[in-house]
Amino acid sequence: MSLSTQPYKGARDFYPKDKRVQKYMFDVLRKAVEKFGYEEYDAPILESLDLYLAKSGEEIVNEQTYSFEDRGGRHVAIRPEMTPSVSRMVAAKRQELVYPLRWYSIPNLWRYERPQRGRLREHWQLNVDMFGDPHITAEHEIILLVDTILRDFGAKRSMYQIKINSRKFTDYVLLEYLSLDQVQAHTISKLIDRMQKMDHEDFIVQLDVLCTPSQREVGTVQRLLDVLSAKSIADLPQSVKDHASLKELEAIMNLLQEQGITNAVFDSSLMRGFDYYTGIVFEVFDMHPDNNRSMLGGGRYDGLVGLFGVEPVPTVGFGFGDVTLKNFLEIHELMPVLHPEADVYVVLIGDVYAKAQKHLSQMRKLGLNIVVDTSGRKIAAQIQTAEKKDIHFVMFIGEDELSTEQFVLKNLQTGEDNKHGLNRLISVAKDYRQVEDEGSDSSL
RNA sequence: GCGGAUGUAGCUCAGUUGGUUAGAGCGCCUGCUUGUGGCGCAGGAGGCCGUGGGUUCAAGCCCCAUCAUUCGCCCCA
Repeated sequence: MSLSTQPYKGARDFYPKDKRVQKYMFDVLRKAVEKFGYEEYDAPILESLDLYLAKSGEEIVNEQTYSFEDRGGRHVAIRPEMTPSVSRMVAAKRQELVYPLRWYSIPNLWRYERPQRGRLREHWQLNVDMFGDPHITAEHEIILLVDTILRDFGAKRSMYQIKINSRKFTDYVLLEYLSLDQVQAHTISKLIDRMQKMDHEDFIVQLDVLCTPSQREVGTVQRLLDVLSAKSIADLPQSVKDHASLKELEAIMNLLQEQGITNAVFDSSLMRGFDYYTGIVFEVFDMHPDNNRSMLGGGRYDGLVGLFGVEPVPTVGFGFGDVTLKNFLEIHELMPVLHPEADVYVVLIGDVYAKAQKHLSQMRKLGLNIVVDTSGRKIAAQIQTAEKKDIHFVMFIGEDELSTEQFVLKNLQTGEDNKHGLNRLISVAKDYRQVEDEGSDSSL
């Protein structure tokens, strides 16, 4: 049996073409979050398994985490998410950090599960968190940042929708307004999470099953449906409309609205999987009919840093996976044509490799990225190679050029040939790169 | 963890009720064309038909298993 050339299940190889896409995406992400002053951090890919057990009972630890015992008998996990790590880091330096912290990272994460569209075993995820701001200014900034990121990728607001809800409001509705017990509330919140994907009648039946006879008598299911069906805060039943959590939501929505973010909507059925959220939660949905799914999500989690035995630090954050981002860009045709790093492909004519070195060094010294064809193949083949590599210019160096100090620079897109002295040639090639950069920026 | 679909050339895929040396398009290499690409023409390389068993005189095709890919479910970062 021969060795397989396939990568491990659910993991990806990044050939240069793929890596270029990743570099582009990460570059846009970094620039966007840095516009808001966020600082990049990192943490180890291995963590103590205990770190994830703190949120005990969740499936992620039991079944979806890669874990093993090291040679010293320690229980180790490959990080399935970044939030515990960053909470740990903040807790460790709780006293000396200057708040609010604005931190981001693009970690490599692993989860053990069956791969499917938009979900692999290995992925990268932009993680952005603000620590230390208990006010809605934090939620507002984070959601504004999410909007900025998508806009920077060239997305129009019609392409995505930002759904916003509040855990405080959900808890109030389930526990107080409907008087459900803790277990019922938890089960029903999971059911609500699946509501959009389910048949509506089926949803109602399952809700009904979860209610006690006395709850049925007071119309609990219908009262919940009335809340869930509200299209806006104003649309909510009168009896829940005045809850304090809604004032926060309203304030955030208004701020976003004023900035033209009209695709942010209140959605009381938005739950999110993790139990650690304590306030506002939000999720961004792709509106493309063929990719109608959640792209990213986040919210407020004020309790996690406190798990490390220090004063809690209020936190708002979100995660945005590279696989879902790539799907979004591709389906909306937002992925730009990406060129390789090289500016010029150098075709050597005759035995001039040694004599050309001086010129090649000068080109590199002045900031040009050049590829030298050392194959000795005929010129046509060398030009074809440059074209296949999508390099913009070809330069010819032969005996004639070396003696006259005049070099032909060929633009492969236009087919145009021009003779230049070396320094002139270098600046022409560099100018093109700058024009191209500006061009791609303005199209975003 | 559960269910469906699919594995044939580098890629996308044909391959009849089981029947000689398994095909196409694109890509790749060479030549036509010795210092200039994209088009054209001519030629060429490249396949244990995912893997292992089984049925049969005979298997790419039928049966079983297994691995992989993929879509969905569960769950969701």
